[in-house]
Amino acid sequence: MSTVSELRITLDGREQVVAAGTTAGEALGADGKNVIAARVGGELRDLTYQVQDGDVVEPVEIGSEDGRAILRHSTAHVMAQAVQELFPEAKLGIGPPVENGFYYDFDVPEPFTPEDLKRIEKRMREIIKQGQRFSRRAVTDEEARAELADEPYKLELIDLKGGASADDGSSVEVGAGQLTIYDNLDPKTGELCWKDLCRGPHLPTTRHIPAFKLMRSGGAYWRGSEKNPQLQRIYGTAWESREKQDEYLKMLEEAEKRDHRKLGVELDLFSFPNEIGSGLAVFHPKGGIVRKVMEEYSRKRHEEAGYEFVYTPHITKGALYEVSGHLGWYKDDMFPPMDVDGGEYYLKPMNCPMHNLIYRARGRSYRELPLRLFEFGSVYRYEKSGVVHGLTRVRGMTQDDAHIYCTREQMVDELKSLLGFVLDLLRDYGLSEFYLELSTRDDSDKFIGTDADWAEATAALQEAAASSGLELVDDPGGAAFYGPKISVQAKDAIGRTWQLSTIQVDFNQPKRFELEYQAADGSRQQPVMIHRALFGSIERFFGVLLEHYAGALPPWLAPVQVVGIPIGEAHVPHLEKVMAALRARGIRAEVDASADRMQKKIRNAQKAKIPYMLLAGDDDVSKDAVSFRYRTGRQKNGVPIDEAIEEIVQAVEQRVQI
RNA sequence: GCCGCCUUAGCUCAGUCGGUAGAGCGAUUCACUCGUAAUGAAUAGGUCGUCGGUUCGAUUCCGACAGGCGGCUCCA
Repeated sequence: MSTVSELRITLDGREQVVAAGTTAGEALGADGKNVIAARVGGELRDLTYQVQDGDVVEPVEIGSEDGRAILRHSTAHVMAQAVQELFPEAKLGIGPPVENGFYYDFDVPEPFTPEDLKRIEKRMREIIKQGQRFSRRAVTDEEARAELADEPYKLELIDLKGGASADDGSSVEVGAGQLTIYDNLDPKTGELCWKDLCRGPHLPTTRHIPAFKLMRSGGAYWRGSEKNPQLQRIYGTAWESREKQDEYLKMLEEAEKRDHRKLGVELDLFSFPNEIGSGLAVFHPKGGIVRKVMEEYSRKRHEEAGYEFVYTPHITKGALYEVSGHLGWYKDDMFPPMDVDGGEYYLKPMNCPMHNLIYRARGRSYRELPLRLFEFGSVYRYEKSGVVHGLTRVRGMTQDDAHIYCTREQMVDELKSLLGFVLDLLRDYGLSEFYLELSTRDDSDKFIGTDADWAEATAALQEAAASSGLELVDDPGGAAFYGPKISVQAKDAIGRTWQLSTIQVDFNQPKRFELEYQAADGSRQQPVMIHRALFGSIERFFGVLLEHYAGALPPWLAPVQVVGIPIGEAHVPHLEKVMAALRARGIRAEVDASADRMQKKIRNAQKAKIPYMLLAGDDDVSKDAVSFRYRTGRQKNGVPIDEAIEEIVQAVEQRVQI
């Protein structure tokens, strides 16, 4: 015990003297409701932590990022306690906080059912109401092993603790140094209700969990490896207030409404016929128009940016992928080969090898570089059945793929202008918030190429990224084995991020294909190869745009841009005339001459999310006008026909959202 | 690929404790001709995902397969 009776600590940047034995909570005057933990010298601590001389103590509020993580972690504990009370045979895995919530893994003989989740949730509410205290206790490795003898996974973690990493979440259970166990104590009797190996910190008591909800359960491999046994994971969410939780649940609801798979059916855009096969989409006429417009605009921009268009087949002899190396490292993701005349043909999973053959078709001069080969190339990948997902993970897709061959000297400028081009084009499709991810090598030996090559390419990508002015997130070890890459992450209208474009430097294929060009000095040099896909895949980008716009595509992309709605049958010819004039200006416009009543036609057009409804009745016909109803519900009546046409044409040409 | 759940009319979903099925929307037809989100009526539409097993009898129970959904792993 310390003999010092007074301690000096720093609170809110000011030095203070407190009595020995003062807890962080007392020093902060924390009520445990808003301030739920302390940051002491940068480390998160429980409020019951006794401050030491010289400590710098800061409050951690429940609504802060750290505070929410603590709240969620504590909620995960409550869930685990409830599970073990209801399912005594359940063995504990790990239970870390994650984005928007938490999970806990359990080894149980039977997977959890939705009814089980309800029971667990009910028990959790009881535990929370009881207000059990989270109490920290330091233990030695041996003590921990003895106490947790019935928890095989925890024992494994204790053995691993030196190597615990944030990657698999195990660091939440065991920190790098001293092991600790958190006891959940009955507030009245002090009796031990439950305990868990845990680094902490935690809320003061279970009563300090303001709002939580169990979301779903599913299988999950122990420590993230498919070689390990599968545990049952329960996901939950927890928030600092009921309001925040409702907000979050509402966002999820909104995301569900925007689900492109749902919108694809509702708007008759595309489908995945069982007869064709999993992950293989067909585009219906309405979806086909959207895709055509997307592609046409992209083509135009690529043409302006100096790309040359190439076309390559969908299948090839296996030998090509021997040369490229795909059969070595990508085979598992390829459709199995078909036997033709005793040889093996493969569906192509990537376009690059074929583009390389185009490059190699004749000698190349430095004067031709950068050579930019572009193709809407259809590729087929054998995705594992469990990952196929709408248009965002498919087995057949079309990449807006290009391969750029340039000299080393040209690399930096090429990457810079390329990134600018990519972002510019994405903005034209209505996305405006981006950040970049730079994936580089680590010391793993899977990466090929010399250190100098990597350094040069990484530096070039970094420079290009910096010139964009966007936030750059490092992703060490995330590179492909053949070179570093930048990926463009776009935020959509409800704040979700999607990985879209990738720009990748490749050291592998120029070597394997022995690509060269003749330099000014007559020597033969190897070009640098840059892979880039801008949409990623057209299918996925289509899906992302659909969700971003919640199906209400901007006029230039909308399958039907204008629908004419007559008040009565007599007004059809008037509207036909207007629609014909619009079509003459390239607008996709049609009259709804069906037998439905006008109100019903508006409803239909509204549900189809058509940007412009042009109504006409006697008033409009007599004035040679039309009346607008926009899909927002706004209206503008008696607009002269020429003016109406001009407004619509302008919006389409400028690619604005209305 | 692994774990769990699901598959009934074009869509969304009821239903049958084993005796071959219903609604709403949509479609078609008829009547109505209407000023900003659903006019009314009638009709058609299903070998209940596929294949096998149990059974007198299977859409219902069991199994395999296919497809979908939620997770894990992986990725555009």
